[in-house]
Amino acid sequence: MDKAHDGGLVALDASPRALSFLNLLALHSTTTATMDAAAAVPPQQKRRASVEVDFFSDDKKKKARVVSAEPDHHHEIKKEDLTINLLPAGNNNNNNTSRRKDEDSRSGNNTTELSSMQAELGRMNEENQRLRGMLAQVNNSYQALQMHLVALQMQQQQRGKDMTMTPPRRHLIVGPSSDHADEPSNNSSTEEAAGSPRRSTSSTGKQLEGEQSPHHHHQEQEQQQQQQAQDQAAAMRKARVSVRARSEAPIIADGCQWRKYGQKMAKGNPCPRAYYRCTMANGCPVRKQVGQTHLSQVQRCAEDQSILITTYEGTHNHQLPPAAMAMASTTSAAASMLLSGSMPSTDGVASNFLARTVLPCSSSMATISASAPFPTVTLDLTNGPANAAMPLNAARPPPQFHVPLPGGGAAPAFAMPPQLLYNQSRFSGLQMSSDTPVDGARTIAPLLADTVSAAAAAITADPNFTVALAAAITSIIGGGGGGHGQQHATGNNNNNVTTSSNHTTSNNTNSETQ
DNA sequence: CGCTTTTGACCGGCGC
DNA sequence: GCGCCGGTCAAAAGCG
Repeated sequence: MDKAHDGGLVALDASPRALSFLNLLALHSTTTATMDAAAAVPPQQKRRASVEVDFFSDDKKKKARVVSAEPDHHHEIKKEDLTINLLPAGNNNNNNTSRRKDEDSRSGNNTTELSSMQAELGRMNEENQRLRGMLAQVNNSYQALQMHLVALQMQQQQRGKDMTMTPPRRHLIVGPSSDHADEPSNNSSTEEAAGSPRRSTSSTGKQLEGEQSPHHHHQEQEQQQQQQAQDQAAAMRKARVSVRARSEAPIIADGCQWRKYGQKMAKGNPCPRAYYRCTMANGCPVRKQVGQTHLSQVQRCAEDQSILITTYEGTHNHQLPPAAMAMASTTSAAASMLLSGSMPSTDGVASNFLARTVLPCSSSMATISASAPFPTVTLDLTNGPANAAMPLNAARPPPQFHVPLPGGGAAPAFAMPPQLLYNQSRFSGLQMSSDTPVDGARTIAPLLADTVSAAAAAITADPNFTVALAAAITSIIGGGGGGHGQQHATGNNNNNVTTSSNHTTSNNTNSETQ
């Protein structure tokens, strides 16, 4: 079904990406979502089956499953016909209760069973908390791996297209994770695998040299590896992830402990810029700046002082509390991806792909800037007319989804609907629409992995889970367009989303979460 | 008293 | 070479 219009519902066709989003929710929250399934019901009947989905009850596997349904709808519910009904964050904990009630009514109010189930639920919640932390770490590593793989693939693909335009990479970051910049990377073999003709020649020359002097060659390799590790660490530290959010507070709480070590008045900016470093562990290299960091934003800052720009730099070298996992994972992943695409040989295709892959919603939510002294990914968690006035946004075709709101106003009431804010980069001329030919099969994995991070960041940045949820859905369903999935390659847009809210007039919530 | 914040000084990169 | 500017350092001040 194309759309499921029913006032107050967030309706979408449950495409594989939408279902992936359900799993994404499972990864990053304990929330259960209630789905109203207009399952195979003719529109004229206006009937819906209420379906609850519990992300964690299936032996802790991160899969959504239907746990209950209204008795008047016993027909089979097709996944393709699901309609998601977003509930306020306060209702998150009630789903299990209603589920239990439903089961009790069927089993005859067995209080003993109820209490045992409650105890079991408590244990499961604890375990879920622990698992989420572990999953965040695993996701982080997985994303870094995917990024390197994608970078290699794009490099190979582009070299097949254009063998003469791009110079060889100075350093190709290859390693298990960008978090381990101190680990030497074994890049020589990978570069040969990348199929660079120049590199092949160079490698052959080195091979001959190595045959003549193996010991000398080994030392040279070690020196190269050390140098590469240093460069990688430096690059990792210089890559930045900037987050724009509305906040009345002077700093966005992201779960980490920060210590202010400096403050400067930026030239031409009435707002001072503050410098913080992470104090959760000795020697943690992560730092962040808080303020209006881009000249192009100064004027807007003057117009809207509530917009806070937090720029993260570096990767934590210690365990993080669950509250900090999402943001740290996101910034780390974005920085890794950015570095993978910001190498000297990065070309338009790779950059375009990078922009689309770091965040599937990148065309509307993230900005990659390479004109700044450091490569920067900017995530916009704000909204409002300021963004609507941005040139690129105006130049882009309208998004494939629309978000009507109960108030009827044109301006979205979500705290952070995806909006493109600005683009100073050399990527600005690139089309981020979905018409770029990208191998869908190879892009799905990093897409989903990074979607997790993107949505996690959004959720983290905004305490209003419902608002974050809506934005995350919007970013996922509408973000990548039809270019990421092979099943959507036919050209028809199956991911049209019509959303409305039946529960909140949530205006821009403060991003301060602590 | 210990930790955090403030703030002026210092340093390095970059452009002219 | 010089000045500007962003970023960092570290001593002093503030705070609980």
